[in-house]
Parts: sequence; structure tokens; C-alpha cells
Amino acid sequence: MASNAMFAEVAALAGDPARAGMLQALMDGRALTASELARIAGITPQTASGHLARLTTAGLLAVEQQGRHRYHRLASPAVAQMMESIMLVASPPEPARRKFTIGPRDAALRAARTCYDHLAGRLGVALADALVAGGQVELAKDGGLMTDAGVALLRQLGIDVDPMVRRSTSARGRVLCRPCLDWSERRPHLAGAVGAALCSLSLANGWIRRIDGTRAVAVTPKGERSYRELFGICGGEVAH
Amino acid sequence: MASNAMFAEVAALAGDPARAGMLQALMDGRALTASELARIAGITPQTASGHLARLTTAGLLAVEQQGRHRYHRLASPAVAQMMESIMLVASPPEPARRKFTIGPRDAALRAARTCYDHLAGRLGVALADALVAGGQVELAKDGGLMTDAGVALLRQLGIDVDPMVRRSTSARGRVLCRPCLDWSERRPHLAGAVGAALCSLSLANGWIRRIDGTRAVAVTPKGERSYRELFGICGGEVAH
DNA sequence: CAGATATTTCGGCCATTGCCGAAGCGTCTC
DNA sequence: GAGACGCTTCGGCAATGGCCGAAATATCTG
Repeated sequence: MASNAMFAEVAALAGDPARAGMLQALMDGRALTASELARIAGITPQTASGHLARLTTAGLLAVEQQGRHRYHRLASPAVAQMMESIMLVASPPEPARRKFTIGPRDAALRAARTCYDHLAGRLGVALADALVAGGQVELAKDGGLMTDAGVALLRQLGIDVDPMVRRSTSARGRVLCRPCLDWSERRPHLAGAVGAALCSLSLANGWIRRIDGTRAVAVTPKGERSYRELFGICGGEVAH
Repeated sequence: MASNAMFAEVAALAGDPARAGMLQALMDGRALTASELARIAGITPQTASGHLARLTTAGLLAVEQQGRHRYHRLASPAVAQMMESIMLVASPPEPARRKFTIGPRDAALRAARTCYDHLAGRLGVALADALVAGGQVELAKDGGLMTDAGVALLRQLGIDVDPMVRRSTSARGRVLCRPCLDWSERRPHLAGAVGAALCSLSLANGWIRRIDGTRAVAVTPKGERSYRELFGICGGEVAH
């Protein structure tokens, strides 16, 4: 069966430590150069070049040439979702996790990070919890739904909800969102169009800023204030 | 970063052709013995034993001992979702796919198969299309919603919808479902609790039956009649 | 045009690991 | 209890593939 060989090839590509590191670094949705990815993965540029070529021809990455730089990014949201689902399976169960949670970089990732186009980590989960507690969002295992109050909040924040609104038959006016099981918190955060909108809004408003070359983000003082006022999230909840 | 090593380990486990074959064979949610899996993967039992041990200690598989047989199954729905998301990335784009679509086994899988706990392939997509066309379901990229007519249909079919119904605030009475991008059709089919209920109902009513040791299913004459009468799906649509 | 930087190609070394044959250990059956 | 069957462990072979150094190519800068 040909699809089996293709499956194994894709999984094996993601299964090398160096390539896995590069793919994870690209999980924030941005495009990085080969040299940056080589440094992140801890290998020499020539080795990285080979890896990146294989990832690109397999359709996992897309490249964009700008002068002497070649910017690599994940080829599609499907790749990002694959990465997230592997992370979920790979994240060890609670008891065994304590001894792994040590490095400062790991701690920053667990506190707040971007998950391709939306927020994850303690911040992402706290945001989802706050919206559920406030009656703006309903999250189930199979899906999520913005309430009228939730849609009103999005409008108040200046988010254009029109493209998200269902207009047909009985679900008129409803906005659907997607729950995404957080691999570090093991509880759902908000994904989909609504999650992406909240994430880009947070970045645009300076509530969060990206940390160096990882996909971790830091909550700014301004962000702490806004999150507290708008959603009732207390800073300590996220800062740990 | 420890999570990186765990990630690569999981992906590498799925990235071996023999192990990938075994994992795919388990995608129908049933439990198989080591010998069966060895035969499916085309390797000797002692080699399979080693693979299965590694998959189990990594948390991808769960084993259940019954006498001298050891039944292996996917450890969790999260593993099934990981497999599905890898398949989606691994499925080649439309133009390049033609030359791979040859084997009869492959053809059967593309016609109708189970995807862990729900239906996929042309049958699964046709079912979703029919429900959307009939106004019983609304599917968006981020989620799906049963309409009143859809809930009524589920009740008529004898499906207990009570555990699925949202009871809080503004979404009172709504039933959420999950769209799942079909890796062979590249269009969404129905997953989540609703999809699982329809699949188990189809099996229980004899509308479909499993084919040998794969996760492909065949639509029975009775099934063709039922699908046509209940959902308006014409048999040729699925049989190709 | 010369030097610096980013990236790729080539060649060879070495570790990992998938594979099977042989043998050992439980479990079921007669 | 003897034999059959399912599964696992052990040992050794062979191939895959990741890695780097050296060198070539392309682009930008002065």
C-alpha cells in the first residue's frame, strides 16, 4: 500500500531529533532561515541544509527565497496540527512529568506560547477558562460555541466576526470555535478562527511579545492589565 | 528540552514502515494479537514483538492479556487522532495521487473505512454531505452543529442524544459535532460523538461490515437501502 | 572586483536499528 | 504430562542514515 510508505516517510521525517527541533521552532507560524534553524537544532548548517531539503520535498515545509536568505516555514496548517497531535501523545503523563519540567526555556513554553496561530500554555488555558466562566464560550470535547455575550465581546475588541458567523438555518448568528487539547496543561484552550483572532489581537495590542527564537511569549505589564480587566485573569495564574 | 526528545521518539516510532503498518491496522479501534500484526506488517513474530514492546512502553499501544494471546490496541483516541493527522499530511496532492490509487485494498479503503470510531472514505464524506444538504448538520472548518432536524433524526434512529446535548446558557439544546478532514477525499466527514454514534449504529444494524483484517468496510445491500431511504445517498456514489 | 555571508554538494566515518535464526518461557489441549 | 501454539529474549549481521570537514555556488557589501 503506497499510502503506508508515505505515512512512514512523513513520520520518520518528524522523528529525527534535529528535524523535530526545527519543526517545533517553526510552530509559531513564522519563517526562519536555514542558519537559524541549524543553530536551534544544534547542528552545522550543511547538515541542516540536507534536512530542510528533505522536509521541503516531502511537503512539510515551504521555502521563500529573499536574496541570499531562504526562509522556511510550515507548509500548511495541517502540518501544524500534526505536530500538535504528536506533542499531545508525546507529553508524558502527569506524575512522570515533574522531573522533566526544569529548564527555563521549557518553563517559558509552559507559561505561554503560540500554537501556530493561537495561544497555548497556561495563558491559553486561562483565557479559555475565563471565557467559559464568563459565559462567553462553551467548550465541549467535540467543539465550541460562542454565546451572544461572546460575540458581543469579540465585536467590542474590534474583531471582525462576520466571516465566522453561521448564517444558515437554525444556527443563525452562531460562531463556532475549536477546542484544542493543550499538550502541557492537558486541558483545552481556544483554537480555530476565534483563537487565531484573539492571538493576533494580543500581539497587535502589545499584550504579549515573542521571546527570542522560540514560540514562547511573555505577557507584558500592559497585557496583564488588559487580560485582568477584560477577562478577569489574575497575573499570578499565568506567571506561576 | 526534554519534550523535544519525547516528541522525536514518538514520531520515530510511527516512522518505521513495519510499525506504521501495525498502527494503521489498529486504526479501526479493535485489538489484534502480535501474530496478526506481524503478518500484516510482513515481518516475523519475534521482530514484531520487539516493535510492539517499544510502542507499548512509549504509551502508543495498550495490551490486554487473554490466555496465551496478547491483544494490542491504540492506547487512546489521541493516538488515533495523531495517526489521522499524519495521514492527512502524508496523502499526496490530487494530481500526484492517481498513480498510487491502484491496489484493490487501497480502493476499498478509499471507498469506506472506519477512522477509529467513526466513518471515513467516500461513504463518510457522502454521509456528511447528505446531512449538510438535508439541513440536519452544519459543518464549518472550526466545528459542526446539529440542527433541530438533525437532533430529531438522531432520536428517530434510536441514538441517545442526551449525553451530547449542551444544556447551559445560550446554546441550550444544541448538539456539537466535529468535522474531520478525510485524508483520501480531502473533504470533511463527521467525527466526534455524533460520528461515533452513526458508525456504531451502522455496524449494529448490519448496514456495513468490516472487511478481513483491515479497517475498510463494505456497504451491505441492506445498508445501501437504508442509506438511500434515510439520507438520500445513492449507492453508486460510494461504490464508485 | 574583492571579501564576507548564506547555502548547498560531496565524501567518508560511525552509530543506530531493523531484521532474522535459535532458543526459552508461559498457556492451552489432548 | 507431552506436545502444540503464542510470544518473548538473545546474538549477530547488514543497511540505513545522521553527522561533519572540505569545497563549490550564489548573493550582498564596500
